[in-house]
Amino acid sequence: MTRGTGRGAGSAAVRSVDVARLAGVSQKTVSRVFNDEPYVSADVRRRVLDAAERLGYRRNNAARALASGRTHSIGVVTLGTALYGPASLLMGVERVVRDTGYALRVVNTMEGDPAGVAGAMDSLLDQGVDGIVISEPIDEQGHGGELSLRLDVPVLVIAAPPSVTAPMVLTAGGGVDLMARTATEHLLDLGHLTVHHLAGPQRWYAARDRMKGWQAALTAQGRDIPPVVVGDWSAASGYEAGRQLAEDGGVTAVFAANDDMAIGLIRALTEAGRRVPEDVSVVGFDDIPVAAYVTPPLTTVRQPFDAVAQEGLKRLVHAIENPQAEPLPPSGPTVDLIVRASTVPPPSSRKTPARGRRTASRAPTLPDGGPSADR
Amino acid sequence: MTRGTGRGAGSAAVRSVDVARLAGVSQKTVSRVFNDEPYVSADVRRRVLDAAERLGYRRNNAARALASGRTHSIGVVTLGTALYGPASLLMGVERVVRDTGYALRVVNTMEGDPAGVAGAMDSLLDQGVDGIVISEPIDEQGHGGELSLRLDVPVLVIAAPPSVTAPMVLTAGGGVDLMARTATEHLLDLGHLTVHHLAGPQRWYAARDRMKGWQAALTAQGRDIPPVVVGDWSAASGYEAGRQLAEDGGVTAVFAANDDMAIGLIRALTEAGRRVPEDVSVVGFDDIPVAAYVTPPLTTVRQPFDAVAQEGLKRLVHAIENPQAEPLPPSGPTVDLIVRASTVPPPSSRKTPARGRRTASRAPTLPDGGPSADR
DNA sequence: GTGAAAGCGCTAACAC
DNA sequence: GTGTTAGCGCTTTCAC
Repeated sequence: MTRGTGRGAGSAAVRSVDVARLAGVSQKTVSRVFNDEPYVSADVRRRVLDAAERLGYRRNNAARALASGRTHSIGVVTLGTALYGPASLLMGVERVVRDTGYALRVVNTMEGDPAGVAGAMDSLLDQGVDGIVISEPIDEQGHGGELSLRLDVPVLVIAAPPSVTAPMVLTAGGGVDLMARTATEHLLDLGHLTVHHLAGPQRWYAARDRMKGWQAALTAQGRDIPPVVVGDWSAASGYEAGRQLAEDGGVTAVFAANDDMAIGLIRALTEAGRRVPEDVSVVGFDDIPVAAYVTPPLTTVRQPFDAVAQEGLKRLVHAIENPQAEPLPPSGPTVDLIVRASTVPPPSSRKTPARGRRTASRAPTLPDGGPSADR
Repeated sequence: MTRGTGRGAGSAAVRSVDVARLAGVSQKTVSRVFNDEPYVSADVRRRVLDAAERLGYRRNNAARALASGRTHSIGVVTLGTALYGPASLLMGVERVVRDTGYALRVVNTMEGDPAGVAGAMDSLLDQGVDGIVISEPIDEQGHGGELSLRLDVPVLVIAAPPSVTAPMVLTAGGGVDLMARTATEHLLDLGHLTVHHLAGPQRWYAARDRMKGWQAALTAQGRDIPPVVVGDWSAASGYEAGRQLAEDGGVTAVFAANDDMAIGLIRALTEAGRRVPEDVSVVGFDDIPVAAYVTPPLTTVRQPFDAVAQEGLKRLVHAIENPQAEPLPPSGPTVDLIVRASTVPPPSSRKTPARGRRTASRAPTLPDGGPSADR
């Protein structure tokens, strides 16, 4: 009836004793074979395997976990959303976890969920996991940082500050600010005097990191830092932002914190009569699948989700299996800027054939980032 | 060091006996309290809860599963992809599963994975789950249909034929063909003589269902069935298809099997000098978040992922907890066509200065479904 | 190399 | 209403 993990007496499930009996060995030997322990003769091993095969034996994980204290599973806490970034990262994690031989337990949090991350981790601990991956892109409301939950398994925090207390805390997926900086510099290198920023919701680490990188790029070159427009990752919010930015004739380049917003932004700009890229250059972030096919094809930054997941998990599993050992060192971030058609030099530098020269139709260049034309 | 599910002797983990001792009751009573069993006096219940709280007690799930034969978890087999459809469905499932009080175990399959769905289910069975959700949008290579794996837990198959053998097999998420049919009829109703179809990869059920719906709509009205162009869901493949279709002057309406392909298609059409929607109307499928913000805003069909997940899981949990009972009946599909600006009557019926007259390329009216209608 | 005994922490059945 | 007694199917420890 029900699957045979037991259920009282008279269960139909095949147990290791059954295999042992058929193979003519002790139950312990069966256990040895299935755990790849040494000291089992080749002959015995094959007899056991045959018997198991014939009986359709499969180990009972509950019993294993009970006896050993290890579940061979890893839990992941993630935000329940189909947004490209988080979803891609989760896929990466799932793929990799399976390769490591661990099972995956997923718990979603939801924006506005009162229990939130702490609740999710609690439920994971409840289920019993050997390690936890926190891929939670947003801050808890009202949290200063530290999660108060006391953990006793290693934790891998992806793309966020390591705000937990655990026997071992690893991080992965940093370097987002560097990517944002590169995107901004690309615009600056094209000759734009400054770059506007359409940011993501500030509760998201990713949004803040991207903003930081943008600022850093501008600051490093002594440029103006124009006011930030904040969106909510959606194309709709990008569209709204675009209507605002279109009114400011001084805007020649925008770095949007994700591709969806960039697409909405471009639409609003176009509707307002500001051509992209001729009048305004736009850079996105993520490189979503359609990015190359919208009009104009979007220049954007690709995030290395799989690489981050792979490296992080490798280090987490290492920590699980070698509790005493030094954690494996992280590797540096890589930046992957994809230049397409949505970015070109600013109108001013394209006026006359002499392309480096800026004729300054407006906003004469002031030596060191003086007040600019925009608002 | 390791979490205290017990690890031999000397474990630091709090056990139910410890709670019992502190509360001055028997261990079984603690068990009763935590299982919400009746016949525990309010007074005892509170004492137990207090003691548990003080000790930081948490039930050991491995022991529970071993003793009861139930893991209180549900497994889901899904294709490892960040594609909007599958990812959204998975999110829906996760959300709902958690609400039901079950834990979720996810196993991804990968296109081209030799083990495939059978392997995934096997691993789930190995882990021990009380029920399985198969949200696997594609056929196994070389499989006629039936998966040979013998299951002994109830199964919910989403958006696919019920090709497994299990004590109870439920399905959910049908009606995709109806949605496709509605999309096609929308185009026909606008006056197009026929509708071309940009299909998804034929290994996907969803692709075949959408094609069937398209055919049904055409057949029902006695229209020509033009040759199908097949893509791979990506905007890139839509672009390729668009180049092909652009050469055929007779094409006035295309139903694309998903929004990504529709976007690529529109781009190719536009580049080839065929305006959308003036020359060619395009309908997509999915209603991805950017659909309302591309140019032109895309008419599409929204899939009720959450509703499907919710209803399916409700029925699965019912089947798990009432093995003997009749399965809950499924409810009918709903169709949600979102009409935006990418579809208009064909050129022939707009000969005279109707509204489609293209005066300006910018600031087109956004009929309903424009930015504000997004959600 | 292999086996016997002793739990892991809980739930199930039944007694009181 | 509550306690007692047996396992669930493994891993662990230690003996041989």
